[in-house]
Amino acid sequence: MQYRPVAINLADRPKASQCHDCGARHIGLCGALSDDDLALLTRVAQSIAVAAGQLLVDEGAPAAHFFNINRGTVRLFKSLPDGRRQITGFMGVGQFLGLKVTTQPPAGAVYAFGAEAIDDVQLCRFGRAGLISALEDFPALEHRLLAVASDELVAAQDQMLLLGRKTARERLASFLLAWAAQTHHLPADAIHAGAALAVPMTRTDLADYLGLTIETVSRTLSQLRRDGLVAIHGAHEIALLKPREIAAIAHNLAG
Amino acid sequence: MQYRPVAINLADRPKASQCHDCGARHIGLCGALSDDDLALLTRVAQSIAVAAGQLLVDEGAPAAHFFNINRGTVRLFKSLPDGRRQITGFMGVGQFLGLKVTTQPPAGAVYAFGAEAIDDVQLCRFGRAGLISALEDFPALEHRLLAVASDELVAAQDQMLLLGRKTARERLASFLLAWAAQTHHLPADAIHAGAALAVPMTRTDLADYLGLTIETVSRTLSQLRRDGLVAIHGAHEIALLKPREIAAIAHNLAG
DNA sequence: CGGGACTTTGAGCTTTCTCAACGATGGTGG
DNA sequence: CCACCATCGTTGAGAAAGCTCAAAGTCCCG
Repeated sequence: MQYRPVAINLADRPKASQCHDCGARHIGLCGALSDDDLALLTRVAQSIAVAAGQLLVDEGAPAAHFFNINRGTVRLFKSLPDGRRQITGFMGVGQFLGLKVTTQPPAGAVYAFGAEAIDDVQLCRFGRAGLISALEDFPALEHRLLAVASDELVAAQDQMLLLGRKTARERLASFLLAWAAQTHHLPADAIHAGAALAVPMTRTDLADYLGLTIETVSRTLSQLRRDGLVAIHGAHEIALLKPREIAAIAHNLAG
Repeated sequence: MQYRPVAINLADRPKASQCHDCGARHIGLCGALSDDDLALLTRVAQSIAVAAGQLLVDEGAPAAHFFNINRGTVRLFKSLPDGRRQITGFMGVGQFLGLKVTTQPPAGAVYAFGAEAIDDVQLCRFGRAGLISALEDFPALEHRLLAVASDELVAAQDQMLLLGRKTARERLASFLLAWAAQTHHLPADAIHAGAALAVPMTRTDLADYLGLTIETVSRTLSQLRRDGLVAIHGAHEIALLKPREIAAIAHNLAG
């Protein structure tokens, strides 16, 4: 059974026409827009619920939409024909989704990744053509999109370093810090000790994200626990007891 | 000694004010601009020569410029304090460089990567502030930049799949195809059999790009040669004898 | 022609993977 | 309400891909 952290309260589902209620109103892409601009954008937006485990974006399908996540967590991935899978990122509240497309001469833009809901997800869906034409009227939106793309590129470089050159222990340490920072909307060096970290993804997800096997993820987490660096409460909650030491492992520092 | 594929002819160095002469005039970013627009852009551009092996961009330094490569090949990389290095990409003629920056509250934008010239490189350098303000006047340029960023994101996902989930043999096959496609400005399925491929980078570069050691790169290339898939002439020229079979290995296909 | 840097090949080792069994957890139906 | 069952996670033992250490070979370039 998929992990479901909270029951969805149907009464407070954000509607695209009610952006001011939305948990993502002031972060990410929407945070860059004025109320007036946002009101115009809602013309091309729909609010959509996606249940845990459901496919949201199919790799290779025509890219018809952009998405903005308002609740829950999404995994992005690429697959090989024999079933090997690489998760390329986890997207949370406020994050924008859909830039990674390839333009193929006959078919037009197709998604270069798959996306699935890890837990129950609520998101805004924008028609691709509509949003792109809206860029003409909102240069601030395009600036913001470029900034989003730039941030994702930086994160992608970091992940390449992790996948190409880090040990299993370093990978887990890097992930825990980065995930805590992303979850709490904080810089990685501002994580405070002992705070509980929700980890909605399964061990299989972690393995496919970190380029390891599920067994190595499990063993390495157990080792971090034995070393007193983390506390593990069930499979989906981890407390970072010593963030500085975890950071030292992640970034290969002396301390 | 660094590899130097051709002597630089000093007489035909492109100047920013002579874009029409430039080898990159009709590809990449500049290809998206009219002659008139380009003429305006040259205000913020300088033509720069960088010798093989020279550092072009220092990771963590303030991001003062964007670059566009007119000749030669550049490696982008990230490093760990103990010397481990991950090359995140190789940039060739016509490619644009400098989007991958992190904005740090006190310092402003800093480069999130290092860059070095692999062979002798000729490039256009744009003042960052100047180019960004130019975006106001040239929305087409910003569209193009977003498209460049999107393409790089797609390539980054592919590389994560390679680093996280592919075998050494699959990594080399993937690299050879992708490099041939990039070099010849062709789609990967249009590589023709037997064509010589210039590989200016060293085995160490390949290892640091593919998440392997230099020995594994060498052994795996030798194996591809023994299997009749490639021909190796010296260290820096490889002919793809059977591109289809190489593609089958790279993408884990049945054929 | 000599020497340094780069590449190739070999042998043994280590990290991580694979295969297997056991344990925990949470939802479901009796 | 509790026992069952499926799924997920943990731990162990052996195997393997790729790494490390070492030595010989090659290629430039002076």
